[in-house]
Amino acid sequence: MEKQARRAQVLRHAKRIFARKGYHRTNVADIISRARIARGTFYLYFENKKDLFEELLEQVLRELAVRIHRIRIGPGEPEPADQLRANLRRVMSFVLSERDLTNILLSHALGFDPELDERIQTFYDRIAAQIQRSLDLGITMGLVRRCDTRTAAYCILGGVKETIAQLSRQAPPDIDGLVEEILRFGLSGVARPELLETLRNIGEP
Amino acid sequence: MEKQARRAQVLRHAKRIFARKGYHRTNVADIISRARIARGTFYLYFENKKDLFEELLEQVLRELAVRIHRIRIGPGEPEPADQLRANLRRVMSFVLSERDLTNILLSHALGFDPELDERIQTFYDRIAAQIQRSLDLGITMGLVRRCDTRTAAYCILGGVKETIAQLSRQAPPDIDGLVEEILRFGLSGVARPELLETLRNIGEP
Amino acid sequence: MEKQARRAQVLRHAKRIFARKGYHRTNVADIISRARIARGTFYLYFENKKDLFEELLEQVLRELAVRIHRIRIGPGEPEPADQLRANLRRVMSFVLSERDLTNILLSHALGFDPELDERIQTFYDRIAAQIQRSLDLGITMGLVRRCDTRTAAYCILGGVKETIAQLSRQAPPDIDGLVEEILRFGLSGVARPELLETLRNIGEP
Amino acid sequence: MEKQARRAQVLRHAKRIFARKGYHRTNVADIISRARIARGTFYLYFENKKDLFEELLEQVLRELAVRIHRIRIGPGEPEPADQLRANLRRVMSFVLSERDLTNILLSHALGFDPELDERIQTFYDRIAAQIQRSLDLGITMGLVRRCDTRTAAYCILGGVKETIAQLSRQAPPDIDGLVEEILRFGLSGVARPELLETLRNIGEP
DNA sequence: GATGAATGAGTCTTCATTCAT
DNA sequence: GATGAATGAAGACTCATTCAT
Repeated sequence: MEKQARRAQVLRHAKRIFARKGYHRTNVADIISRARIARGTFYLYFENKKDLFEELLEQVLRELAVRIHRIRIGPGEPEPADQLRANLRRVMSFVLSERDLTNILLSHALGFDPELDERIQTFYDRIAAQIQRSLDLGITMGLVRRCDTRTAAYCILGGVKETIAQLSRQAPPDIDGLVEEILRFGLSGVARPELLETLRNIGEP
Repeated sequence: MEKQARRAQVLRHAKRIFARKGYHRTNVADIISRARIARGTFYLYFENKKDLFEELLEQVLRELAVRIHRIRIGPGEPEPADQLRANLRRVMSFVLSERDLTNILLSHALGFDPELDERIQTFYDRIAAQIQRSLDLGITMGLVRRCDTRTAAYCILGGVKETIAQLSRQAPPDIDGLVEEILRFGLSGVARPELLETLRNIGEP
Repeated sequence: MEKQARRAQVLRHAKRIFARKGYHRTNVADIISRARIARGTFYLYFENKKDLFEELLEQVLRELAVRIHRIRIGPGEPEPADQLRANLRRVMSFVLSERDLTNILLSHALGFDPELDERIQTFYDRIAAQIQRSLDLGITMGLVRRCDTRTAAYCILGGVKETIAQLSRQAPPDIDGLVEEILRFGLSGVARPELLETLRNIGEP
Repeated sequence: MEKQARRAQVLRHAKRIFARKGYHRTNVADIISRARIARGTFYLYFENKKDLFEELLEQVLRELAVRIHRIRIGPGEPEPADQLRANLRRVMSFVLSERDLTNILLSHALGFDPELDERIQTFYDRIAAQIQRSLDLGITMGLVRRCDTRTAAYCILGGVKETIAQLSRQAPPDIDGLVEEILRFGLSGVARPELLETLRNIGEP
């Protein structure tokens, strides 16, 4: 498994450089000098520069997707709000542990290849759709106020993305507190006003 | 001023191409062939390719900044919520009228030059700060519930950005309705629960 | 027409280098240094290295094709043998005046691109077919002995090609004499006419 | 001798690939994957890629040379024409049995290395010289008409080469018939014997 | 002997920018 | 001012060959 290790090594270095300089300002020369391999070795492990970049991108998308669980309703399932909280925590802690990957996704992924743009857009759209479905479900269950859930979904997604962007820029604060703050912001926003009295206590002792 | 007209003409063409293909995939050749000027002429009007791109970027940032007014409290001033609504409307209608510029800002601006990244980040930070100040003010005035206004500000900013991104992708829907939806989402989120009863009527007859 | 002149200049230099070193051992660097142009200038005039090479090749094939006239029978037309002689003379003098081109065709054209190989093969096949048609006509007219005209055609073509190859290698001799020699060989072979009666039966029962 | 067998195996595979794709478009990777040996192993058996190619080339030249016997005059020797016929038959049947080698010689050998070009040229020159000597002898013996034997030799060589090239491209026809056809062409040309009297004066004062 | 991962020199090609006309 | 031919630095990628295991 030496070979895989070497490959992972190159990926690790490339990740860091791509995160700092973006795709276009990163040369293959940069990567190989950091990874201390020869030019040809690079092409032994990766089809080309774009291929490597895409692999990193796929990696973030995959890892993020894994951490976002569908909200489940039913006996034995945690409270929806708790499921949301868990989702956010998983995402946030991943972001913190993989700032470079996050940075690549947020700052350098968009706009350099139509196909890849599509790929990313689809990823976000899927998440937005998932949020929207949860909201629709919440309305049915009487937990969420009536609203344009599509717009609300994008507002929530956007809010999370922006907070994450901040997170990847600055020293990592108290994740749990941050998550609570976002949750409260989001929930109070979409919850049915009549239920606000009840929901207000979510996440508080 | 013939010269200024010519220059504007080039800017207009470049804007469209940059919006579609991004900075790196757009050649000077693309621009000059669209603008029907000679290669050399391009450099009479613009320092270089990057310069032109930055000018477009400055343009969006400027236009957006102009449309975002500081919330003012005082006798004779409109309700804060109405001021928010007006801000959002101005921004949204600008986005709709200048989708290419918006697209450049949202999809192609980040990550190709550290200096420019800084410039854009500062722009967003300034807006976030402005939102945060408004929230802090709202708290003081008893309109906004106590919360981490910094995080809330980024959530609001993110939500608006994401909605705008959607807007620039799809056929323009009912802007006013969209604005109300965002407003309600945001206000219900940050407003003091005790005031929700009152705020709920915002934007409704 | 300055531009065409420059282009022709590059073609001229490239022709010489390709003739001496072949396609693969010739670098773009070789060509541009000989032609005293910058790297980029090369690509201003030619799609790429292969493109330039193919253009030279097309040029030889075209020039040769133009010099090989179809044998015409009819009142007012020269004797067939004279038409053959004229064809050979035109081809031979072209070869002499364009030794580099000839060399490219004979030594470097084959086997570096399937498509091009096809192109060249087709060219030769067309000439062989033309010769064969003339032979068939000659048989009909009682000028040519009965034989496998297809094989005879390839023998004639091969003989001419080989002589040309010699021509392009060595100091140019008396072209007219050479042409006569080839003609006589093609028409009557090497055997002493007096002995043909005997030899004619060779290999036949 | 296991080693020799292995080596021959590689040669066999390489021969086929070189014949199809030529020297430059054939990678060492192609060869080793076909021969199912490791990269390093290749270099145990051959100095380098060129070396292997040259070995194949030497092989054809050697095999061909072996099959071309000098024409011998004397009591107990077969008729010169029969000796010619035997030569042609040996060469032709070798060509048929080793089409790949023939193809390498005819299509891919020339023009990729000056030294090798020289080698091949010398080979052909030697054959041409041999033919020429035979012709000169034939003249002395009164079998061959007076002519420029050098040119005639190249015509004969060329005719044979071209026929062989056809042979290696197409389905193998009746070899013996082909040989007779070539022989007859060489000996008596294409003109009807009855007309030779007239034609003999062609081009002469 | 055999292996195949590693090497890096060698090439082509692109494209923003310049400058003589 | 306008032009567009010319420039050349920069960068991606290939592939024959080596060498440690």
